[in-house]
Amino acid sequence: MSDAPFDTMDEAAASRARQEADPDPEAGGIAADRLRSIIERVERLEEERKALADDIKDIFAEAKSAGFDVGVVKQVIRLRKKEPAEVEEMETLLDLYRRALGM
Amino acid sequence: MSDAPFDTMDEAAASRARQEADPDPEAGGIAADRLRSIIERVERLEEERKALADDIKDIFAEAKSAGFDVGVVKQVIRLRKKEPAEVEEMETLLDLYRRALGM
Amino acid sequence: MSDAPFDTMDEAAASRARQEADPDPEAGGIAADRLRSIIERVERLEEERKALADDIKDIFAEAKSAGFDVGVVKQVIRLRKKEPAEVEEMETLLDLYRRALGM
Amino acid sequence: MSDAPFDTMDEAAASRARQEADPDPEAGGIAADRLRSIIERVERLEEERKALADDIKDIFAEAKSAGFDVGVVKQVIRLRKKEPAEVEEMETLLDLYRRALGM
DNA sequence: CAAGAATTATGAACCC
DNA sequence: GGGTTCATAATTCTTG
Repeated sequence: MSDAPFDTMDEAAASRARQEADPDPEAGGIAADRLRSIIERVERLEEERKALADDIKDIFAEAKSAGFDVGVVKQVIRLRKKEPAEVEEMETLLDLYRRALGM
Repeated sequence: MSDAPFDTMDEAAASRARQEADPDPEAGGIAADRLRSIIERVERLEEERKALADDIKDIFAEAKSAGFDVGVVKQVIRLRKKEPAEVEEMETLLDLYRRALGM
Repeated sequence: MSDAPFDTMDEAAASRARQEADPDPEAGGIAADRLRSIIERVERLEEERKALADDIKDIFAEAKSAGFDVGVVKQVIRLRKKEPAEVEEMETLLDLYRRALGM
Repeated sequence: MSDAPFDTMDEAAASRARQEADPDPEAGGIAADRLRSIIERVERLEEERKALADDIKDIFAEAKSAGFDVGVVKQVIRLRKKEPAEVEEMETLLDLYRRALGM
């Protein structure tokens, strides 16, 4: 595959070449370009994810300064993710268990 | 935020709203509309976040089926987030400690 | 267990006896004594676990004040949990991927 | 916490430790014995921690086969860790928010 | 054995 | 700024 076989280079030179000039698309038997593509796409998406996380944080800060209890608001959001029937069922059981324990 | 949102509702509609959601935008002294806005915005952003997480998962699945070791790829990504000098420092220490332990 | 008649038992013991004889001794059809036993045993074990976690934290504090890099020490401990061959394999791959990316 | 962990070892034990793992107690300018002591103590405590975790897991398995909802039992345990007043307060707020949202 | 849930650990954020 | 709680990431374990 390579036009400049590494067996005529010493290791350091080969390494330099790979890094600086020709990132050998199959260096070490690896599909380097494929790997780079994968990593860069993940990094891009992670950045977007982080931006959204920051936005969410801002909203909770707003909630807090509006006087809401952020922990409880988060709990509400968690409940809304579940099926109402499931919530109902869990709350019934929770009541039952607490009663059994005298809580 | 309107203080009298029901002015334009007929009685039946108002009644339904009261029953199903919240008749009183200040029930229990709570700014219900404000709370709802906060929660819905967070939920919207969380959906987007989830979509991105799924995309990332897809990419790792692709990496795996291309023969890459996903754990190691993640490690590479983690390393790329750090300053090169910091990485260097950690690796030097790691070597030192392992040597001290005969590993 | 005890051969002593119920009137010399404390409440817990009486309760236990009640459960063994009658699987449905309490409100809501719940085996309250069984539940209580489960919860109390878990809580006891969790306390012990917490104590151990605190001890570990103390040791890392000691390591830090002795000049060790705690993050790297933890990494060493993680490595020691793995098979040497597995560690070797991962490090080889990591090198390979980093080289492919010019890191 | 002892600053001199070898105080409690006899000479033979200290000597054995040095021999098996690292012959040079100061390899690389590192207090190798100190490091080894730290790591081995942590590993010992982590083993105990794991044993307790397994015990807890067993109890939850028992709870499950006795017909309890393990998730709800865990929730009860979480509630019991909090101050009753705090639980009460949170539940009041939760009710309030849910009502405001018509949940 | 792969997918999903649950636990654990690390890193970030908040309060004191 | 240090310590503690909280969020995210990773590993582990269970289940289909």
